Amino acid sequence: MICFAKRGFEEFAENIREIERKWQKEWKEKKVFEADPRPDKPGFLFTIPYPYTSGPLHIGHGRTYAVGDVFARYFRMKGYNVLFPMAFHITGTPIEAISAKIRRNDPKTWELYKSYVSLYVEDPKEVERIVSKFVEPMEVAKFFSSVISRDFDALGCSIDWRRKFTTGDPEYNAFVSWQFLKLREKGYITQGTYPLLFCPAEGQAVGEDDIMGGDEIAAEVQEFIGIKFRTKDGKVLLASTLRPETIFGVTNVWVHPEGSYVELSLKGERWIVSERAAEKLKLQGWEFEVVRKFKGRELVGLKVKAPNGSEVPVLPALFVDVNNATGIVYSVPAHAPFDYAALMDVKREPEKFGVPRELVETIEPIHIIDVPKYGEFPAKEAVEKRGIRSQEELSKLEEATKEIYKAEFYGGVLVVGPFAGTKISEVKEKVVSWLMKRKDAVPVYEVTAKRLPVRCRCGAEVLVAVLPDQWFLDFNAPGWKEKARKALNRMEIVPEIYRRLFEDTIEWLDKRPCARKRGIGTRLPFDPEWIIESLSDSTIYMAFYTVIHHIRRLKLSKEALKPEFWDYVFLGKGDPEQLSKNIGISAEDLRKMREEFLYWYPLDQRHTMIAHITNHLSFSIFHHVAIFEERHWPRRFTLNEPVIREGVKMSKSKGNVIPLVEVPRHYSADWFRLYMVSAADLSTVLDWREAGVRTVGNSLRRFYELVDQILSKSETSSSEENGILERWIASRMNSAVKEVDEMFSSFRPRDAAIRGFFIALRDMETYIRYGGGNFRLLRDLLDKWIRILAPVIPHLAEEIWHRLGHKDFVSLAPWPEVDEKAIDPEIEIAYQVVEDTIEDANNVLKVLKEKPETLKIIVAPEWKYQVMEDLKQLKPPIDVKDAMSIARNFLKEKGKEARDLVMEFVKAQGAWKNAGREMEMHMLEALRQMIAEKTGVRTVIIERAESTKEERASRALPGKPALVFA
RNA sequence: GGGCCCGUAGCUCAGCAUGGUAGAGCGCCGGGCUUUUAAGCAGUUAUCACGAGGAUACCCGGAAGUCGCGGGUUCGAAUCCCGCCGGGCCCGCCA
Repeated sequence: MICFAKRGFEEFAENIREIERKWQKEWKEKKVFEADPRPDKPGFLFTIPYPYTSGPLHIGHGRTYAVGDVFARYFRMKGYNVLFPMAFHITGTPIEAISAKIRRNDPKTWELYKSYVSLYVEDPKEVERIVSKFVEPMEVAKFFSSVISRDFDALGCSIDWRRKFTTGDPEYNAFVSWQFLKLREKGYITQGTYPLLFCPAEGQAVGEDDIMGGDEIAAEVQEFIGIKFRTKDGKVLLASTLRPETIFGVTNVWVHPEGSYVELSLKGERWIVSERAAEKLKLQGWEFEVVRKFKGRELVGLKVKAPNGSEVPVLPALFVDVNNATGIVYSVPAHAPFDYAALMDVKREPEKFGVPRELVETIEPIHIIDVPKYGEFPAKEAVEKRGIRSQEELSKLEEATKEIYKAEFYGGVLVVGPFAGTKISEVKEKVVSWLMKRKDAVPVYEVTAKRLPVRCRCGAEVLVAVLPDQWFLDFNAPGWKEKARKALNRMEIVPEIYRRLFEDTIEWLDKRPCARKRGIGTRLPFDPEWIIESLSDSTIYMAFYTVIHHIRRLKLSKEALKPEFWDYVFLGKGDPEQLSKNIGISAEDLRKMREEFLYWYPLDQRHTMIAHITNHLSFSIFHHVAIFEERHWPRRFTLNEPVIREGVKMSKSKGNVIPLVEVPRHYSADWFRLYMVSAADLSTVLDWREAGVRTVGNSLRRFYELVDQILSKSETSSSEENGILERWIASRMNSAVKEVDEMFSSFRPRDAAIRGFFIALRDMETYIRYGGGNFRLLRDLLDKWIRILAPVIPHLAEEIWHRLGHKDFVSLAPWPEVDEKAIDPEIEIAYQVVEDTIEDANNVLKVLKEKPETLKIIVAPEWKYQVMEDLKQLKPPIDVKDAMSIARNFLKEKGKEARDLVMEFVKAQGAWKNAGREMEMHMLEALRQMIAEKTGVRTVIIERAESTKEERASRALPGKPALVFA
């Protein structure tokens, strides 16, 4: 046996790493976590989302997997047949994008991926060779899924690996195909137009990673409303706006006099827009011919009719940007600072703009919105407040626009037109649908970003394209949300504070594109040009875990995995005999799969990080309720917050990410797990602090040394069989079993780790240090202790379990029985009285000038304990009168001393605790040495109030003895 | 920009539904020491051990906050109301 006490910490760490590897190997060889249905135990399907295999995992992921595994292991010990499967996500665009970059020798990607691979592979040549294989997307997925699965093992995750798959496997494709056929059958899938960022040069949609400047510039699609202003001869000036409700205050239309405009011939209409806008509209799905090209000034003076009936002139303005939207805007000078400034310019000097004076003379702002704290024309106020003199003071005008927009959006009410009386914040949608219904408006999309123009990494400018036939999941389809709400209401959300976010997510989810034209994935069965998007193909796969190992065992091909197959296995539809003939699987095997699904489903618990609430987890609820019977809806989601490092968010750019693979090298699995679980509640951000990590490592070492000591002396008993300290430690350990059980079952793993590990460790050390020598007893208690710790530190627990002589696995051992007879609340209170007494004594010592030699502890007289006992019948809120009346006999006899005692009890509202006089006396005696040490006093004397001459004795209370220093 | 959450000690968080003395853990500082140890010795003793000094764990104690800012309600606001500022998650052909 190795005695760690004599060696350094690093040696200890290396030793537990060795122990961990040993048990990981053993678990794997003995198939400890391979779970099959069994009649004698309830099944418990526990999942954590599979990782995406585009790179290494870090300790933030590690938290989720560690905490999740603690839950899985706890329920396994509580008598559930726990299945914890795992798979790998490879569908989606990033992996393919990585391969593309490796293929075109992008240096940054090469460096990044070499650094990733080096985490796992030492030889630089080998690293180079592996990365060069990444030109194939499947190689990226294969490499990372293989190393990540080793990370899971190295963390001690109790996974059944027989059910492993990747989302690119043909069996999975067949399953997802079925899923989407079902969704379509239910009417939850619709098709429609969808605007997205697009690179015309590459002919492809672009995501953040494809854009120059990436996430910093935050490129987005912005929807303008193109409003039609008609000329007498039937042409349309398409003026774009973000505030269509202002149409009721239109006074004129603006074009840039020098801007280049075109006339387009569409089906049945002629539109005028800027030349640049024509290109954009083409991408947005409009079909037209360019009829002619001309300068904006040609339009000036033209009269056009607005949808609200007003006839207004076209005027020139320099602030109009032909590169933005349609290059034509309409003017609302009462509520738009730019329009106001431009109108004033042109009214002041019509000649300069080449406009006849009489055309502009009569144009005045039209008030249409009431805004608190503003008069008739808010735009005028905002412009004048800033001393703006011309439309060319762009930055001031932008500031003014922001001010007015905000004020009107939050406080404004429309006061004219068919929507008079509606708040601005609510009116936009109504106006848009009104305009569209009358064919007076069309949507016009534009790219917006912090920095324009937005460029693709290939160099071309990113524009908005509109896909005409995009497939959507329509979360607002009749009945779907009702079911989702119903499912959520029945579910357990842990911590409960996150439920609100789920509820809100269900509310605002609308249509969501569910297929793309790039990336790895499953083709839409009813439109194979499209590939099912990766958040949609990962919503009900927990069901797939229940049968995938059978599918592989039976070598079922795509032909066998028809919709009817899944219909039977997951929904119980159809007749196995009939189906058997149809698809060539034996009826017996079909039944077996159906039974296995029924054994494991519903999903008992899914654990993940909070970022998944508003997407993955909510989708999972929606897809489940869409497809499965009610009895198979998910039961519980548990969540944890992320991990930061030394107070700072971990990120690639900061270079402060700790990869998960470092854990078994620099720390250890159990060490990591104990830290992850004990350092923060689920609902708390975990701050990874190296100092704290070290402290936990040291505690682990203390623990292991203590266990060594117990095991090496377990045949000896130098103290009483059943002395007070023995009864105390036995009580404490049994209480721990009970409390930790309660903490785990209410998903408070942190409390469980603190109570079960740190506090129990302290108790054990205290027992040994202050006179307790019954190691035979400790060994028995260790048998329980190690089991309540097994979920958190499974490897050390397994090692100790075997050193205790067990031949089976603690990972599969039952949760320990609580010996209720051993639990003695009074004895635990008595110990608390000793600790409190030490604290009191130290507080007194602080103010004493000279250091005393002796401490006399005087325990209250018996009658006081009697009073407290009598008062216990009172329940809070406790009234002074009632208390006094109960104690009246003593009040008469003892006077003030009794009154003080009653008042203390009333003040504590019944929370005053004591252990009874004899018990307190006894415990104080037993721990006299501890008291002396912790107070630094040489002699400690314990006395009864009845047999002392000390005046202070009158102050002694039950549970709070009087202290006399000398 | 929108939805939700949050802002209290250096860090992570309690306290806020019901207004009345601002808290915990970790870290930091000081002290103690029954533990342990790297390096090392002019000494005593001699394979051990003792000693000063340092470090770890442990024990005891301490410092540290205008409760994000500004208004309001109130005798009294971290807590209730309004406004601002700052942060997080989500709103990606990211997962």
